[in-house]
Amino acid sequence: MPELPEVETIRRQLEPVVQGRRVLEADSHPSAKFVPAREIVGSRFGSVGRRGKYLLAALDDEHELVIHLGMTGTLRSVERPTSEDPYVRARWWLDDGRVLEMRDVRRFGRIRVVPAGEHGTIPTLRDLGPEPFDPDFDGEQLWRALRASRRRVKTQLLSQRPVAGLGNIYADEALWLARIHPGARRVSRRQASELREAVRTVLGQALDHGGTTLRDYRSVDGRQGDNQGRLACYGRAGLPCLRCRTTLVARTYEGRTTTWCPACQRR
DNA sequence: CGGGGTTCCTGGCCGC
DNA sequence: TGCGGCCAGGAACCCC
Repeated sequence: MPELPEVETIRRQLEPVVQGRRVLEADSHPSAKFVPAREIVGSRFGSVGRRGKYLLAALDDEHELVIHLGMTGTLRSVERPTSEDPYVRARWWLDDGRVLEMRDVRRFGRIRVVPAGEHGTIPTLRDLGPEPFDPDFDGEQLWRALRASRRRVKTQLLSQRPVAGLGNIYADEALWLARIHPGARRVSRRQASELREAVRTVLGQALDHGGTTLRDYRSVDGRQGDNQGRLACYGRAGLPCLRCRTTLVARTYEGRTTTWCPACQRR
């Protein structure tokens, strides 16, 4: 899915498209995941924010539109609806004549409208960890958060609780950079500190390059990301580690393929 | 409650 | 060419 760098790239492009625009009409796929898109007819968009992988668009200072893009979701602004595209799941007609479309092949994305700031009914958003670039996010905080559970560090990162915004790609990248075994069930203060640095480095680099496009990801302007050629670990099982040349290995943890270097990421 | 398995979807790719 | 099986960037939900 779009992870933090991809969602942030989308946010930056989306805000100037919708801010100040009133929604004249809306339509959606009949699934309950998308039907709330229809609730915002008549509302005017304010600023567009982001928490973790969630887009939060203010509406008339009273509500907010919460969009999660799931695995394959994208947003785009078009001159007129693209009727030939069967994967458009929601569509908003704006008062400047443009149409905002959410496309999502697998339909793992979700749309909700909630009173401003009230995220309690969205489980992962309610329990979301700190933003990785928040000045308050430090190694000590991450160490404490990881210590609170005995689950594998990889699994914990995907839960969004210790820190917001990592998915399978950047979790593997950050653990590789910090030299931490993804299956570890506890990490030291020092490791947590290195992981905090690695998370920022990996996400910052991806953001600088417009995100990672493996297949579906596009930003609002339709462009692919440019970070896929810079991945050091994710998807490289069987290839040499870029630090020590040992062959990277992969296995499944809690249903997610995980890649790491058996030499420089020891338990 | 924390943890783990299941479920929601479609498409691409591989092997037979 | 056709088809079955497997895999894919996520998280909500249900049950123990």
